[in-house]
This record gives sequence, structure tokens and C-alpha cells, in this order.
Amino acid sequence: MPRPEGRPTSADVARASGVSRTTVSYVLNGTPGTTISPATRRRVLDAAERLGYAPSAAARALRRGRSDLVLVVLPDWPLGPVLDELLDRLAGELAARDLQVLVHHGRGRRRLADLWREVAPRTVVGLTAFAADEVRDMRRAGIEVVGARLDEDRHDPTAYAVPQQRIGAMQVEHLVARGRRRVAWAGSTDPRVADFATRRLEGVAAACAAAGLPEPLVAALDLEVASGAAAARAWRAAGVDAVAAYNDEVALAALAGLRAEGLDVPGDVAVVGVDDVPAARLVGPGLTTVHQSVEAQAAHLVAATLHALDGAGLPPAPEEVLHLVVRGTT
Amino acid sequence: MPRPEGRPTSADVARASGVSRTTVSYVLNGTPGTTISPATRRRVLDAAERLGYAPSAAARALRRGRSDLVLVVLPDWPLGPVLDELLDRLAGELAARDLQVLVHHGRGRRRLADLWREVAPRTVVGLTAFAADEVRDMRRAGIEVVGARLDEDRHDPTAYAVPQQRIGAMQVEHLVARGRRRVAWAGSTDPRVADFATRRLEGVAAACAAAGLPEPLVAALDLEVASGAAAARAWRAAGVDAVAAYNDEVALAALAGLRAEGLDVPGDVAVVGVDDVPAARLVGPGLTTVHQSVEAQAAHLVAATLHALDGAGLPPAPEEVLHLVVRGTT
DNA sequence: CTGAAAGCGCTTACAG
DNA sequence: CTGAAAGCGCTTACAG
Repeated sequence: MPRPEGRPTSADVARASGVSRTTVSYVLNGTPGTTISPATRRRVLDAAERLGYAPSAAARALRRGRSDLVLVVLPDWPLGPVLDELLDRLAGELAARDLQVLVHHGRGRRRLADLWREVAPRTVVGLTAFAADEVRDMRRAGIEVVGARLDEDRHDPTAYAVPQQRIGAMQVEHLVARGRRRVAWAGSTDPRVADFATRRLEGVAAACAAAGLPEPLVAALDLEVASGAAAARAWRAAGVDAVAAYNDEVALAALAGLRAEGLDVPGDVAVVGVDDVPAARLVGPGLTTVHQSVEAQAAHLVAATLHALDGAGLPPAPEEVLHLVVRGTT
Repeated sequence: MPRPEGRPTSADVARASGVSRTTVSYVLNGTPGTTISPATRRRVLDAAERLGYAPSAAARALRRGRSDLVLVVLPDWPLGPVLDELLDRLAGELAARDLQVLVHHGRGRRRLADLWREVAPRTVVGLTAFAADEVRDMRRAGIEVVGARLDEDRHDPTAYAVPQQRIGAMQVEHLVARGRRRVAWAGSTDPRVADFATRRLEGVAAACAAAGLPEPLVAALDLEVASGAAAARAWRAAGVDAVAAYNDEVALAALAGLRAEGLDVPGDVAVVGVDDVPAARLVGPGLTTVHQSVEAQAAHLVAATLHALDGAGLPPAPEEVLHLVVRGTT
């Protein structure tokens, strides 16, 4: 009989099956090196099933000194298919090692410290960058940390990074190869992506300088036709013949604005995005864009995590993550 | 001095500050009703800081009998802006009550049972439907369960549900109002959304029947121009003059296919999507679509969760979640 | 104002 | 083949 209040414990199972808690633990955990008679084993299993017994994770974690959780901390940017796939791959890979992946959507820095103390995960995987003292605290608590970097800093070999500046540079290099000379940057008004946008713009500016072009004209777009149209008027006034957009959605807003202003793409202005979302190949003309290989990123992230977990070999940096997909807009 | 191995415990802090563990606990938890001298308090706080002490969540949960976690179980469908916003709102609301939200991306049914035992959350919020015995097990373990339903089943008042069939019906009702008589359904080849797609198609079929139209012509589309074009040829052959798409992305594939086949939208064929993603208003012509109010959904979810947590009043069913946004494609 | 002690539910040497 | 007992790190009546 379950106790009137609360969940049953191993003591309840022991009582119900007439054995000690030791035996219950041995049977339920399949502890190797023990020899429990089949009859006893049956009785214990039956009792556990009948009572709906589930071991207390808190007690188990306390006793074992660690949990079987991997905490993934997401940055405060919009979710998308890339992240989706990344988490999926990571969870699958870790499940094979009996680790559970739990995701924290990282709004609010303050809460993070509470959180990792609360769940006491084996490893924390940050898709956002951690402060140095945060990393110190976690390591001190015996938690492995796999970090993310927004930039190309490679000092920490486990750091997971997509070279954001390279993305911007690739956009400009392609536009220059197409003979464009006056480049505009179409950024985002979403504050959550500001870090990324800044890096990409740095890459755009550097590539313009390297090609002897003037500094890029900078604008931030909403995902609205009117916003794109306003930008398009400024571009026409400045003689812009090429637009590098923060991502494909912003590129779509730019395209809508150019269309509304009667400018021809790619005749008057070429446009290149980032992400290669499905819409990029479905609109007409198709959107030229920088594709990020989820496979390569996921493989790197998984490898870095396994490295932190059990000292598996470090993965090579994912150099082959980016490639350009050329379509009708350039 | 921290112990050579592992994290410091409250005993270490007690030793370092020359008080008992009781006092350490009182100080660190700000336990009301105790009167610790400011000097003692200072010493404890300093020692804790110096040692980098963080209480063991496992021990605390074991002692208290429950954790401060809310586990959100996501279904196995692609992430998107709606889910993003939903999680954001829920996390914000619960943070105000000192609850942490942790998200499990629910691939693999088997693992779920392990997971809730492992983290011993206060509440499990399912954005996917749970099996009845799963719910029973969780409740038996003292965990509140907030369930999701794929359909319009309203037996459980806490169940969170978007009326999927209503979505399909709204699409058809609009098409009929526009004078269309031969409706096709553009489904998805993504198996992860099969449940949703089925419900929406049921709504489409029912609305067709109600309007005296023939059964909808059914096709599943990839997010590729070629796939849309193949469907477009079939639609032309069957005299289809209206397409209800599973979502906006599929609608974009349909539009790309119709364009490739030289069919005019909305002249020859009208198209209506679901979701109102940014691209829907950025493409030309703009995509008519069924908008799901994230606000209403989030409010309902938050209310249902708070109800489970502390018996707050039940939210009204979110009837006002859906509305049609009419643009150029119909 | 502060401390000694019990107990949360497990697992695992150790002893039989 | 199985059990009594210790101990993981906390919190909290209870006693001073």
C-alpha cells in the first residue's frame, strides 16, 4: 500500500516485498556482481510496479554526487531551424550515453547561477557566451562547461563558434565579384540579435575596405514593407547597387521595399541574405544567401560536449560551416 | 579553504566562519524569525563568498521534498516564433514566483519518465499530449501536470489547445466567400507535423462538405519549387481554383509552383496559409493567412500553469486565438 | 542569540 | 544470497 501522502519510497517497496532496501536497490538498479534469486527479484519488481515506485532523483543525485543532466543554455535570440536541429542532434547523441538534455532559454542573467545550482547538471553547454567568473563558479562546483563564443576567439579550444565576421565578408566578396561597387548593410531592429549583427557588419566593412570600396551605408530594417521601402529610397539616393542583409528575413524586407520603390533586382540592386531558410528558394527571384551547415555545427558541438564529458578527442574547428548559395537576386 | 576535492558545503562555511551549520543556513536563507547578530551574519556571508559556496540543490530538494522547477515538454515539431514567444512569456511569469523553467525537447517517449523523476519538478507543462498513465504516474509522484491537447477535447479544463480543425475551416470559409468552388489541400511531407496537419485537413474537409463543395484534393508538398510545380500541374488538371496550405511555408512552395507553371495568383488560383510569418507580408503578392495570437495562447498557458501551481482561477478557453489576415493571394 | 541532532531517500561498502 | 548501517548536504524543530 502506498503511504497516504506523497510518493512511495524504496522502504515501501522493501516492506511490500519483504526484503531490505539494499535488495530493492540491487534489483531495481541491476547492480552487477550481486546474485538475487529470481523469486526475490520478481517480488521486488512486482511491488515496485504495483506501488508506482520511482526513485527520488534528488536523493540519488545527493548520494551519487552528480546528476545525469546536461543543461543547454540558449541565448536570448529567436529560435530557428538551426537551433532546433542543433538541439536535436545533441540530445540524440547524449541520450546514447544516458544523459538527459534540458534547455534553459536564457533570459535574465541573474537566474543562471540559481539554475545550475538547482539542477546540478553534469555539464553546462552554453550557446551563449558565459562571463569568466560564471565559468569559474561552475567549474568549482564540479560542473563541466562547454562555452560558446560570438567571435573568432579560439583561445579556448572547446569554444563553439561560427565566424560571424566571415559571414559578412563572404557576402561582400560575392557582391564585388558580381561587379558591385556601392554596398549597403541592412541590419535588424531586433535588439536580441545585436551582437551577431555587429560582428557581421564588421566583416562587411572590412571586406569593403579590402576591396577599395567606400564604407557600407548602414540601415536597420523592420520586417515590414514600409521599412524596406524607406531603406530603398535611401539606397537609391546614395547610388547603392548591392545590399548585404543581416539574414534572409531582413533580405525579404529589403526585396519588398525595393519592389515597392520600383527598383529592379538584380538589375538595379543585388541582394544577399544569410541562413538559407526555405523561403529563400521559394520566392521569385530566388534569394542568394550564405548557408550555415547545421551538420558541421552540430558535429562540432557534440564533439566539444563529449570532450568535456569524458575527455574524448577535441573536434577540429568547423571551418567548412559556411558556403554561398547563388540564386536570382545577385 | 575549500576542500581539495569537490564543492564546498555548508559545513565548510560554518567552520570557516566559526559558527554552526544552523546559523549558516539561517543567514544564507534569510530565514524569518531568527535574529543573527550583524557581525555573525557578515562573517558567514564573507566566508560563503570567499569559498564560492553554493548550496546543493539535490540536498535541498531532498530535504524540502520538492524542487522549484517547471518542466516544459515540447512536442517533436519544428521550433518557431510562436513557441519561442510562448516559452518566453511562461518563463517570465514563473520567474516572478521564483520558479525556473526548463525545457525538454521531447524526442523519445521512453525518456520522459526518467526525466521527470530525475529533475523532480514541481509541475510538468506539456505542449504535447501525455498518455493517461503517464499523467497518473506524475500526479502520483506529487507533480502537477498541465496538459496539452491536439484536438478540441475540452474535458480537462486545464488542457491547453488550439482548435486545429477550426484553422482549416477558417481557410475554406474565406475561400468560399471569395467565390472559390474547387479546393485543394497542400499538406506537408514533414512527418513531425502529421498530427496537426490531419486535424487541419479534417477542418478543411468538413467546411467543404458544409458548403456543398466536393472533397478537397489532397497533396503533400516539400519546401521546394519542383514539389510545388508538380502539385500545381495536378491542380490545373483537376480545375482547382483555391489552395488551403498547412502553413505559410507550404503556401510559399505552392505559390512558387503555381508561378513556375504559369498560373496566376489569385486570378487562376487563390492561396491561403497559416501562421502569418514575416515572409507572408513581405512576398508579392502578400500571402493571405490565418494568424494565431501568441498573446492569447501564452496567457492561457500561463493561467493554466498557475492554476495547477496554486489553484489560481482557471482561464477561459482562448477562443479569440485565431483570425484571418487577408492579403493579395486571395 | 546559537548549536546538537534528526531526518529527507537513496546507494554501497561491509558483515554475515 | 541478503541485511544493518553509514553517509551524501541540507533544513528545522527543539533545547539551551
